[in-house]
Amino acid sequence: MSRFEPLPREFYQRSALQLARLCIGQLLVSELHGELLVSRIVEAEAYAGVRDSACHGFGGRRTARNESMFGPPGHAYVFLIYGLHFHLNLVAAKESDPSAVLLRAVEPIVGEAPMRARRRYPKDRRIVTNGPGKLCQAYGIDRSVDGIDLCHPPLYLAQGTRPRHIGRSPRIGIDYAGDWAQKPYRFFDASSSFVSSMR
DNA sequence: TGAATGATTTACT
DNA sequence: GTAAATCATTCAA
Repeated sequence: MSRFEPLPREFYQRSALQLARLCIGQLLVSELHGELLVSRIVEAEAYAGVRDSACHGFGGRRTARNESMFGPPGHAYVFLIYGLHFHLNLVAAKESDPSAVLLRAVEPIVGEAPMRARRRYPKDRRIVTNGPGKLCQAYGIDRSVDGIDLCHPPLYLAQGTRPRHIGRSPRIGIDYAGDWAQKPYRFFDASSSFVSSMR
C-alpha cells in the first residue's frame, strides 16, 4: 500500500523558518480513515519558538493545549480555533523548543472524492483544501491527531517536487503580534491556485 | 466561577 | 462588504 516513503525525523530537525520553506511541494499522506489521501503542500507558515509573539509557545508558556509543540520534532500539533476549526502543525527544531509549521493549504492528488465528501461537496474544487481549517476537515483531522508521530503511517510527509518559485509574505490573522506580525514567515507555491486567499 | 478571545469559515446584505 | 457561528483555553478575581 505504501507507495510513499515517510520523510525521516531529521527532516524536521531544523528551524521552523527553514522547515516551512522546505515543506512547500512536499506531500501530505494520510491513511487515518482507512483510505489513502495524498496532497501537495502549497502554503505554510513558521511559528518560531519562545521569542515569536504570534507563537503559542511564546515566552515558554507551556499548557495542556500546546504541550505537543514542546515535544520532539516530527510530531503533530493540532488545536481548535474559533471553537470550530482545527489547525495542523508540524513540530520543528528540537525537544522543548516550541517551534512549528502551520499547514495552510494543499492540492489534492489522491483521494479527492472522500475529501470533497467531508467538505460537503463545494462547487469549486479549490474550496476543498485552500485554508488551514478546510484541509483539516477534508482530511478528517481533529484533536485526536494531536501529538502523533509523523515519521510513519497513518499520517506523514513524503518527498514531493520543488515548485519553480516560492513566494513569501507576512503571516495571516496575527495582527495582534506587534513587530512579529510584519515578518515574512509565510511561504507558498507562487504558481498554485490553491493558495488561501483570505483577509 | 466567570468573561474574553482567537494561527477561520461561511452566509448574508 | 460585514457578521455570525461556537467553545476550549486562558486569565482575572
